[in-house]
Parts: sequence; C-alpha cells; structure tokens
Amino acid sequence: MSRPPFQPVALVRRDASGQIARQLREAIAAGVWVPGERLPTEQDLADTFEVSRATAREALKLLSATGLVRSARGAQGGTFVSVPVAEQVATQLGEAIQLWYRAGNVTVQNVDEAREVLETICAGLAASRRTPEDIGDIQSAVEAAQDPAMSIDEWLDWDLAFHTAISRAAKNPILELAMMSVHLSRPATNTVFVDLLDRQQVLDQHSAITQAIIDADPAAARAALKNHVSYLDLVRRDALQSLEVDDVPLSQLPLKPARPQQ
Amino acid sequence: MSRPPFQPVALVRRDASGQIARQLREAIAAGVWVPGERLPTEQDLADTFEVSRATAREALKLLSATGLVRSARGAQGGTFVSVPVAEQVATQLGEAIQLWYRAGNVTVQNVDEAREVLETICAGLAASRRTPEDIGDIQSAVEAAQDPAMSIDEWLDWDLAFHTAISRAAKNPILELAMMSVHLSRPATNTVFVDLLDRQQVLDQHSAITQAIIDADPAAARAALKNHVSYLDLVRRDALQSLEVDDVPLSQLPLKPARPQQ
DNA sequence: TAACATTCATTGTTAGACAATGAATGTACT
DNA sequence: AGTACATTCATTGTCTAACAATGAATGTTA
Repeated sequence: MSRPPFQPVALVRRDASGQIARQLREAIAAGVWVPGERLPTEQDLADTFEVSRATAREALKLLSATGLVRSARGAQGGTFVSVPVAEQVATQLGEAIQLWYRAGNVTVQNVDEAREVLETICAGLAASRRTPEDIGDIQSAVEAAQDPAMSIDEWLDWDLAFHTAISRAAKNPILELAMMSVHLSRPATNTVFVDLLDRQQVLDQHSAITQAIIDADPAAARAALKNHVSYLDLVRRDALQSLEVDDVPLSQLPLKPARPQQ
Repeated sequence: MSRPPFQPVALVRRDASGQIARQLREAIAAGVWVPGERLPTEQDLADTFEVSRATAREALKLLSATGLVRSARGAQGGTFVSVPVAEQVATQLGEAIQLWYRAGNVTVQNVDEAREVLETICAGLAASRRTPEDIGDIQSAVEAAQDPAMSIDEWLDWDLAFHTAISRAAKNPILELAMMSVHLSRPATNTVFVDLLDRQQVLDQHSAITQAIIDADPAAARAALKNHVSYLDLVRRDALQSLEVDDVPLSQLPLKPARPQQ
C-alpha cells in the first residue's frame, strides 16, 4: 500500500489560509506525510498554492494550534507532522466545555453526569487492569492529601492526581482523555462549593475506591465511586440551595448579552 | 462580580505569537471578553504587545483554529469571541484519535471499548429521556438503511445517523460530543471489515435497540446495544483472523519509521 | 419610503527584508 | 585521532509598509 501524492487544489480567492490548512490537514489524514515527517518549506508551500509566504505561514499556524504540526528553525528545521499530546487535546476540549457552560449550552449537571458515568467505568476497568505502578500512583495521591494544613489549591491538585491515576489505570487512552477533559472543565463549574467539602469524608471515600481497585473488585470499585460522586452531588445541592440559587441556570459567571453570532 | 481587566504581560523574545495567543486564551477563560464580544483590533493588539501586526494576526489564527474566536471584515468587523460548535470540536478530537491510532498510541480495541461503554450509557439514558423527535430521528435512520441497493458509503452514513440520534436522545452534550468523536475516528479503524457485515443482522439489531428506546426500557436498551457491539466485535475478529493478522499491532496503514520527535 | 452610492474602519493578502536558530561542516589545537 | 571551537546556511520568526476586499453605517437620490 503506497502513500498518495500531494495534489494541491487551486484556491478560490476567499479565506486562502483556511483552504490551505484544510488541504494540508486532509493530506496528512490521507497519509501523504506521516508523523515525524517534514512538510515542504513555507516558501515551497507558498509557491505551490501561489500565495505569499505570510499566508502559507498562517495556514501552518492553524494546524499547529491543534498540535497537528510543529515547526523548528535551523538548517535542518522545517514543519513536521506531529502527534498531538493527550494533555493538549484534553485542554482544548476542557476549554470548549467551559465556553459551552458559560454560553448556557451545557449545565453543571451535564458535566457531573458525564464525569460520573465515565469515572465509574474507569474505576471498574482499573480494578481489572491496574498494575503495581498504578496502585502506587493512586495510593500516593491519597496519602499526600492527608495533610490537614494543605491549601485548597494543593488539595484540589492531589484530588485531580487521584482521579487521573484511576483513569490511567483503566488502560484506555480514549477514556482517559475523556476523563481528563471533564476534569479540566470542572474548575469553572465547581468553584462555588469546593470549600464546603468535608476533607475527611472525601479522604475516606477515596480510600474505599483505592481498596476496591487494589482488591481487583470491579463491582466494589464502581460502587465506591458512585458513593463518592453522590456525596459531591449532595454537597453541591446544599450549597446551591443555601445560596438560594435556582437549580437550572447555574451560570455564576458574568454574562454580557451576547452579540448574535451570524 | 465584575469582569477582570486585560493586563498584557511583556513577552520574552521567543515564540511571540504563541505567548500572545496564550495570554488572550487565558483572558477569555477569565471572562475578560465573553462570547460574542469583540477583541481589540489587530493593530491595537500589535501595539499593546509591541509586535508587528503580522505577529498579532498569527496569534489570532492560533485561537481561531480551535474556534475560540472568529474574524469578520468590514467597518464593524473585528475578532469576536465565539463558542466552538460541537462538530468542530468533535472533528478535531476524532482527528487526534486517528493520529494516535496511526502512531500506535491507541488500538482498535481501545476505540471500540470506548465506543461500547459510551454508547451503552447513551442508549440507557436515551431510553429514559427520548422525546418524540428523538424517536422519529432514530426510526427514520433505521428505515432509510433498509434499501438493499444502497452503497456501502451511504449505508455507513445512515449507520452514523442512527448512532448520532441515540447519543442526542441521551440529552447530555458532553457524552454526545464524546460519542461523535469516537465515531468520527472510526473510519480509519474499521475500513477492513465493514463489507463483511450482514446488513440484515445489523438492521435487526438496530431495530431491537430502537424498540427498547421507544419502550423507555433502559436495561433492554443497554442489552440490545451490547448485543450489537458484540456482533461487530465478532465480525472484526473473524476478519482479522482470516487475514492472518496478529491481534495486537493493527496498523494496516503504511507507517514510515518516524523521525524522533525531540 | 426605498433603492442606490459613498465612506471608512477592519481584516485579508502581498512583497521584500532582516533576525534568530541550530544542524552540519570546517578548522585549529591538543 | 579526537575534541573544542568557529563558520556556514537553510529555515522559521518577525518586521515594515503597502494595497485589496469587505461590509456596516451613512448619505443621496428617485
């Protein structure tokens, strides 16, 4: 099976950089250039598409924004096809979810539900597939969070580390990515009530999840996680109620009336 | 709660456009500009960061690649904060997964497992939450796929429509996005065996899922979907076995030895 | 009132230049 | 021979200065 050649299509004079980016993206998807391989130089691309180098550069910027290519200076430099790292993809996804939340397209309930079902699955899989390293990671995250003098931010970091370790132990990069994205989108949605949590209770729940994973007991892991999530849910409901906030709108963030989006 | 002002930070002379993009992204995340609002003009940004307009433009291109902003020409034009549409985010995610697959970072099993657990959840939720419109969408996708003269591509499109309608009926945009991404990444991973499927069997399985959703029976919906997925799994196993391909590597696509990625 | 023309701020694109970089190559010294 | 250092040079990064295209607002005319 040989690789297809790159066949540029003449541009219609509208959004040149976008069209070039699209053609390059499709070419990469078709395997014209494989990860690690070098694309033509900016000048070559500019000549090929009959545009200026600046326009060709902007097309490459569009691709580099999603981590599809990366550039390097120097004599042996150039633009290389690269495989986006999970963190980058997850960050972008989390970003999008936060914007959706602020625009009212998703609710805290949506995010929490997604989190619950995804993490429940991951906990079950983790109990079946965890390696000794995974157990170590999970346990050290639990232990590190036991210091009662810890700041909220630090504590949240360890909480994230705990849940990240579980999703990694599930040994499925796709689910891990999904979990990571949901967690990364949570800062915008849970700032209201984090300091209302009882750390000791959370800690106990984390320990129960950990133990089930160590015991290789998927059903127990799922149950322990569901218990944890329902506690978080309870605290959030109480917090919202005490704030006398309606359950539906949820956007505590300032929202200016949005300009109609075309 | 008032919005924070925009406070640009002086750049270190390295990757100026990237730094500007990062600062703008963080400012948007902090609510300096809300969706629909206009950013400063390119010239203003250039002046603010003490760079040329070209560099400021490249920063904006980095943001527009993920749909975070969009630009418009004309007297009242400019660059506006926008909410990325789900399709765009899902496409990017699917793209990343395809690259991961080609780079060997994910396997077909990973993608299929993610698809199975996500869609099982969605099917259950859909059975609880489906509206009459959802039922109509799902049914018409099933009926449309009954034409035996249909081409494989068309048939696959209807298959996608069927599964998309289910995930939409689950009424959770986050899970819907996840499903969409997994489906969009599948073309690269299932080209080997699609024509080995028995369309009538697939159709019957789709009908069973549909009926369970109409009956508002989550458990039945989950079971019917699991049955469907396990059939697909079976066919794929057979296909791989008959091709005498090992079960693990799975990359049927041409792979050149990748240049070490820094 | 409606249709049309003009204005003009803003993004889109161009051309040519110079700066920064970093791998490869050459050179001198031990 | 080997090692430290200097040079080369293709390539990306940034700059400058301009012009083109656009499209909402405004003005003008029928």
